[in-house]
Amino acid sequence: MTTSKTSPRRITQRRIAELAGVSQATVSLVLNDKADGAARIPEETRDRVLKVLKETGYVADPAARRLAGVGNKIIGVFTYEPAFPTESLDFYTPLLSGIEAEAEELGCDLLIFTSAPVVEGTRQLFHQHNRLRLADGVLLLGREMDADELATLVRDGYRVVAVGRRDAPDIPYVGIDYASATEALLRRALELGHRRIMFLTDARGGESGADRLRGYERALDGESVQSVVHPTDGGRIGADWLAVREFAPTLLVVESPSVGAAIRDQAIADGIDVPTALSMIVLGSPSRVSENDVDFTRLAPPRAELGGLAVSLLSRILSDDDEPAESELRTLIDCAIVDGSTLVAPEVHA
Amino acid sequence: MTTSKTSPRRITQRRIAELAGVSQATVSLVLNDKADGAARIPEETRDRVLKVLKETGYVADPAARRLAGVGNKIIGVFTYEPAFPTESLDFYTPLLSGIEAEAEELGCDLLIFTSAPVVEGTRQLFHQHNRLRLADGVLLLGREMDADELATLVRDGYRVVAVGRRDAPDIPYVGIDYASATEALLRRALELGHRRIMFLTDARGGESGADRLRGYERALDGESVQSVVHPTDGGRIGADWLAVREFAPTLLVVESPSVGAAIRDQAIADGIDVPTALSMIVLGSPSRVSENDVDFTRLAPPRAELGGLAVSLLSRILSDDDEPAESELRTLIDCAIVDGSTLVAPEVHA
DNA sequence: CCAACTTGCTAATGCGCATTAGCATGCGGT
DNA sequence: ACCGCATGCTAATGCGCATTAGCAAGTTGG
Repeated sequence: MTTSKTSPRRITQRRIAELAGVSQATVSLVLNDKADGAARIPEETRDRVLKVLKETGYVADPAARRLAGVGNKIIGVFTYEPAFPTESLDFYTPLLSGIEAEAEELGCDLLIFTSAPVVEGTRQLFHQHNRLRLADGVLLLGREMDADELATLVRDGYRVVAVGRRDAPDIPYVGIDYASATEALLRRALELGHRRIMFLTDARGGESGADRLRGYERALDGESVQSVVHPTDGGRIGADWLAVREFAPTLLVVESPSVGAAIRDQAIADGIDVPTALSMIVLGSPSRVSENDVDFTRLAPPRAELGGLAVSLLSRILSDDDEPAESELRTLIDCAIVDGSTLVAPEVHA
Repeated sequence: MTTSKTSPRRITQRRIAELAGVSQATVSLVLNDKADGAARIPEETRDRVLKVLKETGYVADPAARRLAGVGNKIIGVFTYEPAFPTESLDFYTPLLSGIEAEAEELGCDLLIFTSAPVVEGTRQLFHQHNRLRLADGVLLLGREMDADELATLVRDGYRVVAVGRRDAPDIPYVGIDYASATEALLRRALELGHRRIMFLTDARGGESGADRLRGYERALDGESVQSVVHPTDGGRIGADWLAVREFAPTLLVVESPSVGAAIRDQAIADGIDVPTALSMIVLGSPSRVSENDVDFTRLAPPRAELGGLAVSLLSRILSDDDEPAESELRTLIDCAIVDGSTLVAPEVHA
């Protein structure tokens, strides 16, 4: 039960009050700079209290403050997968970097809900001892989120911002406009002359995957293009590559750089040159640094920026005097396109 | 002031009590499984309360619990530099990974003190609104820590564990035995015949730097070796390289892989082959993945493991029934040695 | 039938703080 | 001299919970 034996004589406002010869209430008033209205504290008294505060290095107990109904500048961070293991590192790290920077700017601490038990691969937000309420608001990170959980959060009055667009209604988010970026990138390919295109989708893509697909379809809409959308076979690149060979597109669109690299290896092994015989586009996350051996033409989602924006949106939601308009609660930011070397005009077989 | 307007009707134990037809105290007793001693609750009543608890999805307010003197399974994490920016990524990430894994295991959340204001490059632990007390205990990460701050922490009764050995007395830590590892690695070099050795030290090394130096000196003690210890010139590799050329060692010891790589580039540019003309040893952190183009013979500190151990030590310090013995409060773990390709026997000029 | 337990529960209290009603004092005006 | 009225502060309260003393009813023992 880890009963933290409170150490002998924790210093409290009462103690400060004794030392300064005032009441506890006065200490609180001085501390919180509430010198207006009914409570008036002359300079002299204030200084006396401040002096003792300095000397003792007193800091208010955040738990007590919280209980007394004051925000405590803590932002909860919930990641649906462990955040730091190397696998998910490249996904979460840029986000966390942006979040940390903005939180530091705002003077907020971050409460990471590592205690959430893992069930079937993802963490469960609600559990017997969740500390959600300790935070003023919560940031949700992850590719996929349970819609019911999100609804419960909102219903229970938690202040929440999701990182990444969400279908669930009423939940504020900051996302990346994958649809537009994908559409733009594909239009570029169309202009180069590609008319036989294959899209290798990732089934576990969540909303952002759906957005990419939508962008893809928007770009192709009305164009006379032969297109196939093929879900990847859960990492079994061999099967995927067979499907690609069979359809024989001039352009292959994949979601992640790792899949892209694997496919490209297969292609080269089969004597199919990338990009001359097969152009490739990557829509997903930027590869981890060690993977950037292939200079893919790809999307470069500004993750760090996204993290920072999520924090600042949450902060505004929490604030009394700067509440965002309804339209600001759900926004998408532009996604950069990286001009790599894997998209060229298709060979002409005439 | 971010007054978090508590949402309309937050559910409390009193509410649960009403619904179950019992008193608030009973709810608390059921919740905390305190059925012994003076408080006895028959199965029937307990079930009735549990039923309501399930239905409402009630979770106790962590702030109130904390205030009532119960540990709340929150581990504070203080990093002396921002943790996620790419520069410090390779230092902190493995640590955080280990910390996260162990925290998850123990059902703890992590409170990251990003709010600490940065003064002169490092964060200040104590500040006006620090939330240290919210955590049951605190982990301290960073190369260098202010001894006075550490003393204050201990004096004020905070439960603390430092990651990395600390000179400051009374502060528990888990560190890496750099001294022994350095000594072992240098002995290996001596056995290969090196008798003219230069150690390029990093001035900002903190305790671990001192340990490496000590290991270096222990290895050379009693051997007839010509040795120079030269502090790096704060990134001005050119000046460092001149110093190396002047002394002309057969073995160069450096602390970090990045410095190592830079020096090696200089050496190659000057026509000095590594390792045939100049062997190199790296004592510092493993390079970031993208840097491992050079296969240095080096130390490989087990950082993730270190992070995990720090958490479990802290957890034991906090526990009532598994308190570590005095000797366990300050421990060093072994550091692996990586057999790279940059250490070979020196050329014989006879 | 009464003392002595036992059982099943609750009232009361405190954790440390923020907040508000209101008391005591001084002072100007009439 | 008396009535405001402003000033400077404090007592009291509640936030939601854990914990303890102890009450009322039932049970046993003699």
